[in-house]
Amino acid sequence: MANRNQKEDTRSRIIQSAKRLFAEQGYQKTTISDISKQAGLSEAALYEYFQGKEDLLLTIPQLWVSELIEDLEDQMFGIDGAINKLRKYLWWNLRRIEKAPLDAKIVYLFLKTNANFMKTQVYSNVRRLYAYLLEIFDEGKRTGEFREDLNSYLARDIFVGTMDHIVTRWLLKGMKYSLFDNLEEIFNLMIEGFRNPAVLTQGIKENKNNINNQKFYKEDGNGKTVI
Amino acid sequence: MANRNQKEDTRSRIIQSAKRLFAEQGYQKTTISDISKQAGLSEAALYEYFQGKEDLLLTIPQLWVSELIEDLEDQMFGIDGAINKLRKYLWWNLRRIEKAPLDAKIVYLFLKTNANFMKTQVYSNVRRLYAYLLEIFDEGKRTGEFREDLNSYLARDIFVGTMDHIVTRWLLKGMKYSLFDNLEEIFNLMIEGFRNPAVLTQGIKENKNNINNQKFYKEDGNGKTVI
Amino acid sequence: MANRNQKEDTRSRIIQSAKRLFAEQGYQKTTISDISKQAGLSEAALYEYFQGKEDLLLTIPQLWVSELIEDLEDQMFGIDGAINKLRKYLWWNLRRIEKAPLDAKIVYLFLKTNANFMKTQVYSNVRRLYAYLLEIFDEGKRTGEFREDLNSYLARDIFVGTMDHIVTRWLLKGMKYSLFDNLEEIFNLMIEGFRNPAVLTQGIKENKNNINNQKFYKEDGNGKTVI
Amino acid sequence: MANRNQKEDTRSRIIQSAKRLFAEQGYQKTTISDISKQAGLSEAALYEYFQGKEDLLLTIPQLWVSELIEDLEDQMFGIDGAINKLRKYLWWNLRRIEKAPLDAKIVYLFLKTNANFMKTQVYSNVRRLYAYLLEIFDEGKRTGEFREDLNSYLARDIFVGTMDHIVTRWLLKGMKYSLFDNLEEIFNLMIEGFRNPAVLTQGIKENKNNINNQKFYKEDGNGKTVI
DNA sequence: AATGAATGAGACTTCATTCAT
DNA sequence: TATGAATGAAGTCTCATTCAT
Repeated sequence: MANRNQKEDTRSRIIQSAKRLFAEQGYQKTTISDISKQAGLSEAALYEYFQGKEDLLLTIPQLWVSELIEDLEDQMFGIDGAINKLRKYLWWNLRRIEKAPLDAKIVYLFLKTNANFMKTQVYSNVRRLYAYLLEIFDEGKRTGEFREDLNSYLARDIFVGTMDHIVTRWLLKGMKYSLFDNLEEIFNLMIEGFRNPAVLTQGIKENKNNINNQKFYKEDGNGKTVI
Repeated sequence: MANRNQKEDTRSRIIQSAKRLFAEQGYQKTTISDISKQAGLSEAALYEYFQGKEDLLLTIPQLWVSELIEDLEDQMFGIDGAINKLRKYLWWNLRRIEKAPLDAKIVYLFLKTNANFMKTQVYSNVRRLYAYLLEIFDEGKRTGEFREDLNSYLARDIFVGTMDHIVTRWLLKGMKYSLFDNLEEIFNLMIEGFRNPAVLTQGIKENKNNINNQKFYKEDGNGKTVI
Repeated sequence: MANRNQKEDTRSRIIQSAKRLFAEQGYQKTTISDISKQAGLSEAALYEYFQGKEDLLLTIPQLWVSELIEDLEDQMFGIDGAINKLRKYLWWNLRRIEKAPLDAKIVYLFLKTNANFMKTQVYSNVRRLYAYLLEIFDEGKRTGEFREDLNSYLARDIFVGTMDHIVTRWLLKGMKYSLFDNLEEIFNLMIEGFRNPAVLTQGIKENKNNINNQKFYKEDGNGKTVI
Repeated sequence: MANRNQKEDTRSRIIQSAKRLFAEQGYQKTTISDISKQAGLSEAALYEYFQGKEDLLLTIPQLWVSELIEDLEDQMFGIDGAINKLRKYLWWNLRRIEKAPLDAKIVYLFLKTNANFMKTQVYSNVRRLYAYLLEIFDEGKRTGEFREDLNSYLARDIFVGTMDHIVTRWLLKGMKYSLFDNLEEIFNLMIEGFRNPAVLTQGIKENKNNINNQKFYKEDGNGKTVI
């Protein structure tokens, strides 16, 4: 058991080191030597735990994404209404990303463009994560919160696209500002198109007199730019 | 002058070869040797034209994005109305991507995640491309097509995020289907939130009885998935 | 005592495994991992019994050569005449080799060319084995069987050289034929030069009409080749 | 042409370095790094010229043995009589070995025990070298110099075995004495058994009063020992 | 302009050996 | 005694890059 623990510990140390280095210097610039040094063991030992550099890259976010999957249901539990759920989903997702920026960086910047990513467990987990959104949209249509002719797939595309865009920009900009800047507003803007027009909404109204818009942008130019 | 032409020709051959290989095998798996062989010259000679592999990557889409910039104004010329312009922008952009998938793949998959991309000419050109959208949103607000409290930056984020999402998925899925599948519908869905509620719109109505929704998705599973 | 036996048993198992593997795959290609696996213990445990791989190689034939030394006197006991003794020596030696081909292979192919072989106990035992020949030659000179001006050292060189040559070829050829093919004839041929010309010999006569010579060689190409 | 020369030169430098190091420290203890350093180039460059360490080992004596083959006919040209030829062969062979001790060491100590040696060009060349002896023995039988019932194959075995024995011992003893010590005597001793007894020979007579025998051995203990 | 040759660096692999438990 | 874990060293290979010609 001690053995098991120790092995797990070493493995974990390697993952932590690799995560940090990949996130800091990028995948390519990070060497196996760097990682093993950082983890406090020899290169040869590292190869006892991982097949190689790419295996390491592909394995790193495994745990994180699995946790996300598990957490998702838990977090959603007890929330009523599709819009509330959608809102929760966004806030929850960004919070998790803010709390694990290294994992996020690896998933969003290095993993997604890797040719082998799609064969990964991570990939299918990410799909499950996004698939959850479809249920929300379907529910919203049933309950009348969303327009009955809403195409859930396309709504999800908009939602995911926007969310990913926000995250990716944040990562590329060095995570210097809060992911939650303007989040309320952009959420409402996105949602607006999904709402059932038959129902009187106040959604966008809340922001109607939002004289803070400009303030935000004056304080932080980041919000204005896209990659 | 013959020299000059010759040089340009060689340079162009290198770019074409690199483009094809990067797009086919990815940036990392493509070697300088591959590229120079394909271009019909020695590896050393390639270094007369480019600083190195990364320089090549960063330079390749230069021309393409410059062309986009030039073409944009031209294509927009004479189009009346913000929504019409936005629509034109989307259709135009996707068409260009469909016509130059290699360039697109390099920009969307390999370039954007490169640490040095932001120092690139391409980057600033892409920004200009996206900045154009702000003008459209501002115009829409002025003319009353869009709600007066619309935050142009956030609208642009949604628009760009969704567009990029569509493109990225298409690239990752091997460009096997048409980029224009469901485009009409997703455009209308996105736009809906931007519209001025005071104005009677017909936008979404067009799709109201769109019983084809399901057909599309049954035929092609691609539309349902996200990366 | 049980412990002692156990230890001896394990040691012996290691030796047997190493012997087989060295002989089969050669010294270099055989790994400590192979040997310990074959012997049914861990690599680390092997180091409790032997200093390392080279020590193993150097130790393996220890027992065998010691046995040879012991057996030699025993086998020679009661044999009369230098030529008879020489003959006995040759037949005895080849029989021992035929019965322990793994040991022989290790001694002849891997050990003799090892830089540290000469510091070995095995080496000094082999010398004693060969030294015995000098006594035979000296005896033959005294008794008049061999020419009085015979240089025992050189006679021994011829004898040992030829014998080793026969053995080495046999080993390299995969031990597919009998070591005793043509042995009679080659022994007589060798001896002929040592004989006292004053004494009427019949040695070579015996083979005079040996019309089987060619038969042997036609049947088995091995005899014809040298390494 | 300059290129060709340069490449040949580099290749040759690698071979020289490897030869020296293998001969000095043995095959196993010599590293690729040692060799490339000695040859004044990088490890990577070495791999441009040779597949690896074993390829190097197997290639090194190629040239030497080819030269031997070529030289053999040349040296034998004009020599009359089988015994004279045999004598020439022995003296010639040992001279060549004395002049190229590094090559000899590699062939005799490292190559012959290598599992892949037999697939080598060197191997077949060595066989040709030894095959030449058969012709000499056959000639001797025809001319009556050798006994008519002499089995050429076995005579060759004795000759080659003895010769190899002399060489191997010399190499293992550090090449400290002359290969030609006692050569005359051992040659005559070996030959004696081959001679046609019908012919009056003087061969062994020459050494009859050779009271120097003991002197040689007293001066140098090496001559007395065998491996 | 072009290139053959070389190179340094790093990935990956294997292995004999050591050591804490 | 025994072993899992680790390691240093070397072999092997690939590649981006440099340089003399």
